[in-house]
Amino acid sequence: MKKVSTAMSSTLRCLKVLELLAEEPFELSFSELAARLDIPKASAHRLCTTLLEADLIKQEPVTRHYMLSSHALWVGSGYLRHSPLYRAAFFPMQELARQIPGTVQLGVLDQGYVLFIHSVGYSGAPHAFADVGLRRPLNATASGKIFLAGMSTQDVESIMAKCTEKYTGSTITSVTRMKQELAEVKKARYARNVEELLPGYWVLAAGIVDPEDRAAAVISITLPLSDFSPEREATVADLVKEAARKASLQLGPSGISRALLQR
Amino acid sequence: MKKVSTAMSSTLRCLKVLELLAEEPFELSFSELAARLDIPKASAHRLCTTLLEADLIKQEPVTRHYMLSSHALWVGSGYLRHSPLYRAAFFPMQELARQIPGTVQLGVLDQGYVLFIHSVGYSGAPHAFADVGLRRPLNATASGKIFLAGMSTQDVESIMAKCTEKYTGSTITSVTRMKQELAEVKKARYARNVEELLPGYWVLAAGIVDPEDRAAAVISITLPLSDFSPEREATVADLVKEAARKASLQLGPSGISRALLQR
DNA sequence: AATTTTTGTTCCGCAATGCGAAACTGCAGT
DNA sequence: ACTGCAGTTTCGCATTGCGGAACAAAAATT
Repeated sequence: MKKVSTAMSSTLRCLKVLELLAEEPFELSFSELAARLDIPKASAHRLCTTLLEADLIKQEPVTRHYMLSSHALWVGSGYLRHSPLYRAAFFPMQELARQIPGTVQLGVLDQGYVLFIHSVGYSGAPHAFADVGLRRPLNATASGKIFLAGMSTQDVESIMAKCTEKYTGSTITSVTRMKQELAEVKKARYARNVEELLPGYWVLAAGIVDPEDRAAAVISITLPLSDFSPEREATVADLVKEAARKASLQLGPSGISRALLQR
Repeated sequence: MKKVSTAMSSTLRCLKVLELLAEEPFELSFSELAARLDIPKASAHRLCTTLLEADLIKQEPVTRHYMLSSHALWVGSGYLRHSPLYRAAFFPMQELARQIPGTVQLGVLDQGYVLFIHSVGYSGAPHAFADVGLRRPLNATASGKIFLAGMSTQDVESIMAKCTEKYTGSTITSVTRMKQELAEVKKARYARNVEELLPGYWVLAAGIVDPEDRAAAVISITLPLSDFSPEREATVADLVKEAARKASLQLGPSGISRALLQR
């Protein structure tokens, strides 16, 4: 084995702790943490001390459990402050939410998931909980389908291979079924999701795209099922597409391709 | 010199890069970055490679400028997923936004600033832009005054010493003036901010507190100045205090003190 | 109260790992 | 072609992080 990367392995290991804490639904004790990462306790202790000193994690004083700190949120949210996508979509999203009362969300692709980075408009829906930073699987979201529609066949297949969980009865888990769906998405230039992730809601999504229809981000709107009908879908679809188109223009063609090149 | 901390210095230096990128309003070139941190270019390069490998930063492909990645947002937002404060305040905030249409925000204390971690309700106001993760000075926000009101005199003094910038004509920069203000805040159990940060808006805030009135977080509501009058203030103040009280109860007394102990 | 078990912290010698000066590459603009 | 400037790679040195093991403190069990 030869040196393959110039990255600092000790630091990478430390960042693994952050990832773990972000992924786990709740706080972790020191021992759990060391066990989960399969790291000697002495080393894990050093990693935690380091992150504590950087103020990225804190520990619950009585259980001594570790969790992410509010400062970590601040650091991560720096992404929003820099994101041209966020800026470009901001006003179109608000306009959409005014036209159609519902939950309007902005999603980007992060490690094989849709990551929602912004949300406007309120519906007492449970999915609105912790909406910024929420990650959802590609196969079970309208936004995800937009991203899948822009991918190569082998990418779609490899991703779908990992999407086996059925969130509701209508979650798409079959590759062939998904390919049909994606063909429709490409034709209609928007994606639909009716109770495939959350019962009682339907969602339409449209991509913020470059001229080749590859999506850098997605604008979606979630509505209660009681509000669903074919005519309603047509209306909403047009408005969602319009919002996405405005965001695309705002970003500019160069903006989009740069965003895409970053992957 | 003796070993003073057990933290990993190389990693801390790497995390400084993240801090810098979070703080700077825009993307940074590699040289700027190295210069800003006063680090040899070879080392800075290693740090960036490491963060790239961890997917916490990305580089703009044509300018090669570095910026935070969307994955960094995901990691940081893990704080929200774990935060009992966020959970406890979620529904009271929505209720408040329904009662009074305006921007309802949830703030915590982060390194001498108010950090807004959640926001509901729309007003086309500029402060709503990138509201999650936004940091504001303590002296110029209603939320900040709530935190200041729970601090010792010397803490207030040392913080005020750094608060010299005047955002508007009425920004409080004098320590004595602030002490008067804080006395009122303690008495009224809510804080007011009329055009001290943003012209055209007024804000009321109430703390999510423990029995000793020390705030673990703050709920605030921002309204257009056209909506201001003494009677209106009384109405809004009661509702903001009520929302904060509900959140306090939801969190539970133990929850609050634990949150406080974490500092 | 005495015990075992579990969990968190510190020590310490070894060598792996990160360090930074300097050399090198590639790209713009004379 | 030449000069700068921005970014990347090399390389020998010693600093720094490593982890087994011993230690301390707190729960859980007897």
